[in-house]
Amino acid sequence: MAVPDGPGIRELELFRDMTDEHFVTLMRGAYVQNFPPQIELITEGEPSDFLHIVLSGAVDLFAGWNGRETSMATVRPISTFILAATIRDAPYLMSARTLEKSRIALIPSEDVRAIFAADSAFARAIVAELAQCYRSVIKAQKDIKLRTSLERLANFLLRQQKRASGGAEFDLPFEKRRLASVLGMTPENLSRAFKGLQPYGIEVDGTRIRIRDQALLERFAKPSPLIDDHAS
Amino acid sequence: MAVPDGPGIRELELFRDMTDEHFVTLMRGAYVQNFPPQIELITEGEPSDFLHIVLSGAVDLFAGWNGRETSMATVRPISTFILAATIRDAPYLMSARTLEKSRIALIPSEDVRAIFAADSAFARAIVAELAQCYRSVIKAQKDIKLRTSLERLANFLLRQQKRASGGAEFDLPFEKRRLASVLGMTPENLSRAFKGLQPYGIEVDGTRIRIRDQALLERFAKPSPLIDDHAS
DNA sequence: CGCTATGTTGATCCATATCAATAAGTGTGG
DNA sequence: CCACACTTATTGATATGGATCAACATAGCG
Repeated sequence: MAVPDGPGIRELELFRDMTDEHFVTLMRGAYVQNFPPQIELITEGEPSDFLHIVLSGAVDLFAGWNGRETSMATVRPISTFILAATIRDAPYLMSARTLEKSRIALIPSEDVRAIFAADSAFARAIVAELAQCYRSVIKAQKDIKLRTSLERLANFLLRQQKRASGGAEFDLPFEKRRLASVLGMTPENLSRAFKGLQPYGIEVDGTRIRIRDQALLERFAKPSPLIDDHAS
Repeated sequence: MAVPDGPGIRELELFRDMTDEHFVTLMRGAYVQNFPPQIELITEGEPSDFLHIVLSGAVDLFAGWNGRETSMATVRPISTFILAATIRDAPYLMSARTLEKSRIALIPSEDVRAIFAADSAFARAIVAELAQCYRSVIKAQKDIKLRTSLERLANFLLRQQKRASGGAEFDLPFEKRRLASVLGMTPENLSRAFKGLQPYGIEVDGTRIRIRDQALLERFAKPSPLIDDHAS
């Protein structure tokens, strides 16, 4: 049916190897929607009705407790989120909101679970994806338990630099306010952390970052593939 | 071959639904070993040669960076660990050491991956297990980002109480030293945190905990199923 | 029994949060 | 196109949670 992004989705590792028949079945119940920024797509605690796929834009996964709130991750195209809740048919552990205007595909969780049971290529792809997600969270956990906020920021900048093609200058991918939350600190503290990295050659102008001395920063940040590598 | 615990393992959700033939193949390459306490079983960064299953005893998963170290989780019988690394054929993100005398089954990762590709029931079981693990880490991440150390301890005590059949008195499952690390604090701080919970009716005598006023503690701890429930 | 590891307590230090004020953008409607 | 409102970022002052250092107590363990 009318899922114009069907082809794009089909290329995702998650759907690449499943049978055409199953893919079509999945897409039949799916729909694609455009959302403005700052729309809450799902709320933690609710039952997982749809597997979500970010086709364009960006989505913030966050969680709250007792009046506090924290950013857990940012989902960028093209990837899925809340796969684990969908598979287990369990309530969402995180809420999600659009950061920018975003195009999101929604696939009924029930369909995902049905095809998952019937299509072993799909099941295997889900395993790969889940294992990947799991390892990402473990890395995040290590980051927060083993590093100070200054070290987290330094390593974040190195990761971001790599993602932005590796040059000495690049832009932050989102507001500092959110970056602070992602890194587990307050906005005020982030401001100070940026100043704290000046001695290591960091220059900040708005969202523009410049790394004056790569080696110096790396000597301070001590990035580790077991925490900072995004692949694997 | 000589895997006396084969039957016990067979009952694990992970292996229950796979074919006999595949199970036998898996067990052929597997072996079971007894370890004394404090033995490092695996080291983070190393390639994942074996899927590990704790048959008895207890295993601490921990991670280090730049001279620091933190406990990530405790594995108790009967469950597996480092499944994600095995599946992805990627290096371990955590190290593991026995906490007590432990009986561990080791299954060559290569075999796991081979059977995983051939047996779709096994693949599906792995998905369920991984999704579960993923959700556990997310909960741990929320716990640490959204709560103070006092709140984390209070909620830990409530969880532990439930696991220990729910009475007003129960024992800590491991040393305070490691509890501190699990909760992301220092041993000194944990001592003070226990005293900080006295006004909420907590009494401590060695590893023995007593909750004098359940409602009072819960009012302070504000446990949430989205952070503290172990199942789902 | 001592010996060693673990736990407690106190004093102090440091990192980070909080509160408050200001500045700098950003978007909106007149 | 500017003025206003509103959000975000910065800066300073202060408070607090938690770490560190040091001393001592205690409990297992050989």
